[in-house]
Amino acid sequence: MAERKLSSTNYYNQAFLEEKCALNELIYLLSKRWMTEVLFSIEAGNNRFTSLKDDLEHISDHILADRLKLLEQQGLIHKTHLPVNPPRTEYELSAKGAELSDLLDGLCNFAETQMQFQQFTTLIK
Amino acid sequence: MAERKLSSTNYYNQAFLEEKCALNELIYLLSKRWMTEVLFSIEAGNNRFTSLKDDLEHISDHILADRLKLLEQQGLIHKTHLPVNPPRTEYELSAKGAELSDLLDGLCNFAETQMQFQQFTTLIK
DNA sequence: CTGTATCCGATAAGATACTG
DNA sequence: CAGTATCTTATCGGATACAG
Repeated sequence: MAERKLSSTNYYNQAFLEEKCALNELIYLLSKRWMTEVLFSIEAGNNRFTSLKDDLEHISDHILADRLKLLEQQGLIHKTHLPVNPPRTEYELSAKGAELSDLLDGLCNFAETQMQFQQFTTLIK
Repeated sequence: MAERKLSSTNYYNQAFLEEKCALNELIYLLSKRWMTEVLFSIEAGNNRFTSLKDDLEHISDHILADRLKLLEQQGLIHKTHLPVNPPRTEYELSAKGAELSDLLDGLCNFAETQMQFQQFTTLIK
């Protein structure tokens, strides 16, 4: 995906916030579209690229590959390549990923019970 | 701030995800830059527009006003206008806001102890 | 099957100027 | 003091084509 431009207030402020508190880095990661859904889908047992893609319905190859890469880089999932033909790759949650998933469940419960958003859902039939 | 274009896969997918789980709406809200810092700064006792602006250092008027409006719309903070001259507005966390803040503390602790990011901080002197 | 490369539209953040 | 209006630029998500 696109590189970041190192000279810009935009970049500088992001760096400033991430320096200030790692929470900002974590939220930045999780806020990437489909990220939490990918995490939950792996937790639910979808351990292949294609099964994830089917489970998530509207995600593109490009984005799914990117999200898997980011999750792996952060040690939230483990990736196993099996040297067979056709190629086969399996994904699973790490202990760290499972811990994060639990924290997100808490947040999810808060969101479901305490918030009344409905900003973007009016379009869905 | 900018309006959303109702016809686009981009919009549709966001709506799809928010429909699927309110967590996606919450994270979308929290991921707006400075959002969590504004919340924490109000919690820390900065209850005026200017004191928030000073505390957060690099935030612009535009963005601070927008974040305060969003937090108020979601019932996470309360806003009080005092009809004096010069105008005086005070902000405080709601019970819901305090609850969210606690959940974020848990996430923050996870981020500080379990993650090793350091993606964007190399520029900061 | 599991991805990668390139291009483009949509959105968010920030700069600047201004106001009751 | 506490914002609002307008414009610009950076970044992200998605479409399409392609590859080992």
